[in-house]
Amino acid sequence: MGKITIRDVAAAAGVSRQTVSRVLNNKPDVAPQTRQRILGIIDQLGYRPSSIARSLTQGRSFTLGVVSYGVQYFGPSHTLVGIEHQANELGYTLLLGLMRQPEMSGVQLLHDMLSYHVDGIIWAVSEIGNNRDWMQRELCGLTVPVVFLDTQPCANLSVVNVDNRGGGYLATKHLLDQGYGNIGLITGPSPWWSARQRRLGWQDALEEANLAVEDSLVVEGTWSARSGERGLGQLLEQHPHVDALFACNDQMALGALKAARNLGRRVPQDLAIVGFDDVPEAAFFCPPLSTVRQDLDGLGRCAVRELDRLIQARQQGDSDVELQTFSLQPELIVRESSINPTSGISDP
Amino acid sequence: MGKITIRDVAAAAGVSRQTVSRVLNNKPDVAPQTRQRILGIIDQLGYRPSSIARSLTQGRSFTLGVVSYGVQYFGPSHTLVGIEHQANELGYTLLLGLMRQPEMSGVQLLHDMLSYHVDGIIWAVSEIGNNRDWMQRELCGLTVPVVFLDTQPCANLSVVNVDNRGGGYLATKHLLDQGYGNIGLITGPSPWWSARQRRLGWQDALEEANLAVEDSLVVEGTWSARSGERGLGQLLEQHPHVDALFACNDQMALGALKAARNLGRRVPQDLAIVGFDDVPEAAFFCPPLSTVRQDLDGLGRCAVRELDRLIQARQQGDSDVELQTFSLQPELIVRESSINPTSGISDP
DNA sequence: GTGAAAGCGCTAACAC
DNA sequence: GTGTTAGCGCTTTCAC
Repeated sequence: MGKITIRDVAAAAGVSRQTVSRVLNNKPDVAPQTRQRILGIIDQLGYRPSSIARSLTQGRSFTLGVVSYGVQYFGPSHTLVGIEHQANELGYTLLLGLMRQPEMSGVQLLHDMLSYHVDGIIWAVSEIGNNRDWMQRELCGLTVPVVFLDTQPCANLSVVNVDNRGGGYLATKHLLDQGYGNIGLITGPSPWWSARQRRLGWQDALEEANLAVEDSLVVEGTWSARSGERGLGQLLEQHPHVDALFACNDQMALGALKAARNLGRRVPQDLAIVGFDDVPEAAFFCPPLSTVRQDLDGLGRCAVRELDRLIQARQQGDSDVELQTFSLQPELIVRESSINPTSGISDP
Repeated sequence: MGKITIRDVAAAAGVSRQTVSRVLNNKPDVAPQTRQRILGIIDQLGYRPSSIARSLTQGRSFTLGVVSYGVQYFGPSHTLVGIEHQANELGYTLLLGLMRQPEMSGVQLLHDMLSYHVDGIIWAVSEIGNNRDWMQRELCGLTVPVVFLDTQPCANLSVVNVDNRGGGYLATKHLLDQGYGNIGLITGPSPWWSARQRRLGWQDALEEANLAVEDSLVVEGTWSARSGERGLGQLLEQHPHVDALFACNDQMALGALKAARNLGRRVPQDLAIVGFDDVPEAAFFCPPLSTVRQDLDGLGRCAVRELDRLIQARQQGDSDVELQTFSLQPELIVRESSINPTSGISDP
């Protein structure tokens, strides 16, 4: 059973393919009754126009390429959902490519998407080490716009981020406000740009409070709960007076909660903890975890809207649109793990 | 800057487009030196063949449509990664569509994918209520094969599942083996086929042990931690003698852990708990959670391989290939939350 | 209002 | 070995 094409419809209606095409695209210059008749036949035959044939003639596919990494984890998966929904609302379909090694070059994946004539690309792979260097070379030769997620802003790039530094500041400032004075840090892996930003936020808050920013207050984790568990042990060895902890994601915070239990440190009495992400489980940790929530759905949606803007512009011939950088503000979520029972200070 | 096409390459090489095409597709009948020259020019021009033009002529796009729901959650996201990786290894690119309402009809999404000439479709939306009924009608008219995930097996469907019933049995049997005698159940929402299967597994184990299967032992949750928390409270009211719990996912188990703490029931001394999924956090719960692990990556990969098999078959003209059903065996992971300290029985 | 011709980028089939 | 022709399913341009 071969597919039904526009020819079949035209033949059945006794008109030319053009006329059918006009009906499909809601163009004028078709007699109302002809239009009705054709619509009837389309429905009856179950005809569906071929998007790829269209792409070929129109020079546009209504398709967006999304390259991502770590979709099995909280951040990337939620971002992907935001991207998909916004894309759909704007009439795009998604081509998805996942990297296995986020530190490797994505030229292959990039060209894969381009060969399918995507109208634009969302690069949703976190900036890690130099994993974006190769892009600089590729970018200039590209015929489609690209929007980057979770990347260091750059003059000639469209970038959409959560303000990680601001988030780190929020978490740390909150701990200071609660009366804690020795605030340790378990960071993400230092090659990750977002991890370094969160650390800078922690530093900002300490400096603002005129506290020393010592290396002994810092341990580097891998984002995993296990690394958070080990991290706290190491941190307390390095710096026994630590009375509060900012863990750069909720998983590491969870690991730290476990380590604290094993080490006999009560949370929050002996050790306050704040995480980052606000995974749904965080409210059920023991004790419930204070954390920093990011609007990941909004992040994805924002990226798609920006990309659509760039696509529209090119469509209109505006060869040089201004590329923009967006920074979404995260939000502090206060739960038991960081409320100082002895300070008598209630959070503002 | 218009895209470089096969014409440009042909012109630059002083040959016909056909010859370039032969080189691109590694076909014989090209003089070695001609081939080299063309390859050089391709490289120099940065030419990339258009996959969509190819799709049009070859009647095949090397594209797979994936329709999913809940990609922000553990199961679907891990499955998606398995799908993507296996697809890539077999030379396919993915078109992704996400449903917002898993209970609604997906005809729109389905036809969207078809309009892009996907070679096959993976339907990765859990079976909920009658959300697959409309598919029965659509299926017969389809020109491409479809593989279903997490669906009740059916004679004329290709289906890939985790053995949820077997998993429920594993969890419950383990609790019985540990010497617990009143095993409560917090199920997922009953419209979900997988939730009903897990419940049947629980029932199987009780019946095998000649225990009564009472309704008062069951509470229906929503998969969320909150529902697990409330669920345990309700369960203990209904049936105060409950000394063990099978929660049908880890989130609900987490909620139950919290409720147990609040109600003064020690886990596992007063109440043993087993979850389902083995989310990475489970090992760090308080206490570490016993659970049932499913090979979600394998699930996705299996679906793609099956789909590829069906596509190959159609390509070869085998109009009626046998559709298969796959069932992956889950694995019990024993941690502290279910080890009976008083029974003296060690798990086999 | 409608149709005929040309072409999007590529490959299948056949010619030379 | 290589080129020519035709066509994938659709839209554009221009003629009627």
